[in-house]
Amino acid sequence: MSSARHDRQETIKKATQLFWEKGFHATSMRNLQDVIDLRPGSIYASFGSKEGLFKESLKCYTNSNLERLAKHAASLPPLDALKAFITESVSTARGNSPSDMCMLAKTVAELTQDNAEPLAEARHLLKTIEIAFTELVAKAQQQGALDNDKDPQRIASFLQMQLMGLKAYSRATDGKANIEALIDDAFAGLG
Amino acid sequence: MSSARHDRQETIKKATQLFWEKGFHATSMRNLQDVIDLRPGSIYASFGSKEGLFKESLKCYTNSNLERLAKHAASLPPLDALKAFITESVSTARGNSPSDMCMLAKTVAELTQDNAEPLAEARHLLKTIEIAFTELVAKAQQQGALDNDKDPQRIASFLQMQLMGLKAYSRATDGKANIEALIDDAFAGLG
DNA sequence: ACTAGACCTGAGCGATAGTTCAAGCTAAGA
DNA sequence: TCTTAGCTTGAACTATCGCTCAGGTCTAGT
Repeated sequence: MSSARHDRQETIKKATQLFWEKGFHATSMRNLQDVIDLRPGSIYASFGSKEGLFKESLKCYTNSNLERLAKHAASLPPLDALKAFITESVSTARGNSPSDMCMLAKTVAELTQDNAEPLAEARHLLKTIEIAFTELVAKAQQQGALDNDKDPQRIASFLQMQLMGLKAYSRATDGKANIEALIDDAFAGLG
Repeated sequence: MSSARHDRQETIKKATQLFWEKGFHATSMRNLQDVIDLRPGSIYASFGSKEGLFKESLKCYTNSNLERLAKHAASLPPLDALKAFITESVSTARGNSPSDMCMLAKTVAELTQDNAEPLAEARHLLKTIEIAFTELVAKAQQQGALDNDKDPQRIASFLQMQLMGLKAYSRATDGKANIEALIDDAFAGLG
């Protein structure tokens, strides 16, 4: 078993690039067939539906983000790791990513209850990332790098909100804005 | 001339509700025909294309936002007007709007160069709103309610970014988050 | 080398997308 | 009252949508 002639993870990665760029509705199965070089029968055997493949793409996107965050956290103090992650997500990725937007935020913005499953999945994955933020914030507080009297969960949700705003603003201004200054302003409130 | 049997503004308003809720791609011309009660021929005679009607909807959405902002600015000090506008946009509107998202941010997130015209229009209209923010910030500085040494343009873009982030986060958490606390945190940095 | 079974292909399904247009209808001017 | 210009209608066009399935292809086990 599992004698698939294609690499499932590689397939999902390619699909992720396309979904991330064009969004769920604007990406057609024909587009996907071309990019992942697989005919409809194979795709439906592996993933069940367009929604199924899309949900796998959301997970793939989230995992690679969590890995990036963990990488920074391994070599930097928690607060610096967070800022490095956010800077990388917003500023460095400009033009080198399929979209300036966060794929999860883009999905939550695009989908309605007509696609309840991927919408719920995207919301859940955003929460996953926020929990990772919370852990780093709590660690920063333990190390005295951050005020101890604020709820780490509240700070993490604030950071998540900033990240969504920064990426959306970045996309809205299409490179014409000083994003680095905005990131500094966003972190200024934390002390 | 202009003996149209339908009220153009009323038509655009209805289309705006639908586009705002479902986004550009997920809204079909059939959906629009039902909601605005007009057959395809009339719609195409009036607006040229789906993109044309969508662009009018974006303008309609923007105008009603600018009017709301002006209303607050008429009865409140500039800084309070800004906070009242943002609170109303994010918090009060929850569940009473077609979508928790900002329609312009949603559009910028969804569209690519495949729909260059409405994408450019949405970006331009966001800039329009930001300019209105800038004017209020400058007024607040003149009245001494805000630090004078910061660039009002920079503060306005920060506010725009916050607003996009707050709405996106609001939609992502679907009412489970304490948005009011986040709004307070967002304004805390301004002093 | 042969068989068995999982994998993959691609033509094509019904549905629906955005759009067009010939014909009907309606209201204002003479 | 009749004309006329323009608004409205809705059937229908082509293209494409997500998806299915019968049949061919490949690989692993014997």
